Amino acid sequence: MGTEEQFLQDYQPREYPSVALAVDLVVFAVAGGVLQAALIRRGGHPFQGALALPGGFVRADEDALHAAWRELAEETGLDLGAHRAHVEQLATYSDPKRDPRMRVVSVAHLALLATDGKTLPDLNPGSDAASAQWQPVHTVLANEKLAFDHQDILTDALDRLAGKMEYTLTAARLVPEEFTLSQLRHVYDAVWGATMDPGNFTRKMTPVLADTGRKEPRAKGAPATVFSVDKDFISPPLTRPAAAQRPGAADS
Amino acid sequence: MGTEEQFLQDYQPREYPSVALAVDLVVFAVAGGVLQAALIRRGGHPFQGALALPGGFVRADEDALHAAWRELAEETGLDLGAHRAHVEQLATYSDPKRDPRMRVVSVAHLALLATDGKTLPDLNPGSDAASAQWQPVHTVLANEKLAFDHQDILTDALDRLAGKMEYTLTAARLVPEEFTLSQLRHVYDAVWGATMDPGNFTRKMTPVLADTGRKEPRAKGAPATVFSVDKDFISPPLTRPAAAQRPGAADS
DNA sequence: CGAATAGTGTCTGTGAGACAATATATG
DNA sequence: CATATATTGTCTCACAGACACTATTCG
Repeated sequence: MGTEEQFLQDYQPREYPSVALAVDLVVFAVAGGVLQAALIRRGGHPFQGALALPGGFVRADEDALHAAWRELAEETGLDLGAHRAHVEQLATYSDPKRDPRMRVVSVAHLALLATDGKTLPDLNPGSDAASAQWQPVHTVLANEKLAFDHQDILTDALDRLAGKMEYTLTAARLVPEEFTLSQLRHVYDAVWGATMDPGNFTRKMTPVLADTGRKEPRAKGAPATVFSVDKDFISPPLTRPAAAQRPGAADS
Repeated sequence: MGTEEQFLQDYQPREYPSVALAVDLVVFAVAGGVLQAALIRRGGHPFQGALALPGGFVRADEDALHAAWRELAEETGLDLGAHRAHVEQLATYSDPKRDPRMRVVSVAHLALLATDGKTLPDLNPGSDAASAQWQPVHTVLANEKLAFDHQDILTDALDRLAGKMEYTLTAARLVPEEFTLSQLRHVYDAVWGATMDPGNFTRKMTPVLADTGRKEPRAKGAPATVFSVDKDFISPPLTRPAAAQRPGAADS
């Protein structure tokens, strides 16, 4: 383990290997059948004008997860009292050259925002962003170059979300606390870029959901039953359609 | 109290707090049908005499993964030329109080060491460890209190390994480059604490393995075919027997 | 009624799990 | 031959996937 003891032996205090610790946020939400991410347009150098993930530094008295929640509110202007959100750690990016200005190690987080599938909450750019907007994830990944290593982070976040949706009810975090099966199904469609069969989806999901007894009227068609999450794990897992099969899968 | 703490605070730049960045290593290997971890016995305070994970600080010019490889050699004395190993990032632990003396943020890594299932490579304790030894993971988790938050890290590492073995050939990283189906099966047995049916295991694994054409004689019984890894993913996944079902599953 | 959506029924192929059977080695 | 191990065969049950069908609502 040799954390500080070893350090005190081997290093002079002025050579203390310290870094700036940041968090970067991948905030996902679904609207219009498309997976969207909250991205900012950089106002300053480097990468001026490029899209980037919101983020900021971790304070001395908080851990990374706390910093992620704080920055989620500060950098995107999201009212977390009004929107259900879930935040989890993704991975840590520590290439010494990832920020050309100085060494910044970033603990990336995945944030999932509950929406009704139609409206997205307004974003208010934080201090150093020129603007903050929802962007369609698949389109951005295909067409834009993001600042720093944010392209990698966004890709990893999407992989993680898509993978986790196979064997957990993570998709329910992108939907209100109580939801219909169509709403949930549209999340799978948006993230996996596939179209699930409504009938089979119902049969697969019913055992892990709790029926609230209520029905929700639809614009057209029969009213849908309103469910909430019952079990956390889907076992055996849902399999991704071949069309949206597992990507290259980075290993280490 | 802490002279180091005082010093660190004086040194912190105004703009952003800086932290000491470390790596901790969970090194797994299988021997005697049991999953083992390379743990050190702490020589100094705090947690003197307790078991802990090997680890160390990340240097200014390297990323966390590189530091993990370096510390794997330095802190455990493992000869990586002689042993096939795989290292991947696990998660980052950033509780400001996780080290009572000062702030150390640690990027934990999972390292898998290939063995023949019988012998474990020798460990040579690094600078500040009293000793370094292989310890049976399940026993340690059940009976010992580890230093710092290393109990959490070890638990997370085991969860990660056990989970990944369901849908990838990660188990093959704990076995020589070429191996028999029994060897691989014993890895599953050791990690999952279950007993796989040899026949069904063979049928499930064969499609993702490459037959080398060679056979390996056994002490008793028929010689076993020697395989190497062909595909990385097992689809549909292998399901863990109910006896070794998925644990409590931390969420965020 | 026609259109759209929710949910159920039906059939088929794949494959997991239990376990028997066969083959090949050692002593 | 007795025993141990590898590997294949067999049977059954669960279930995914395709898709038809019924039910319920709106205009």
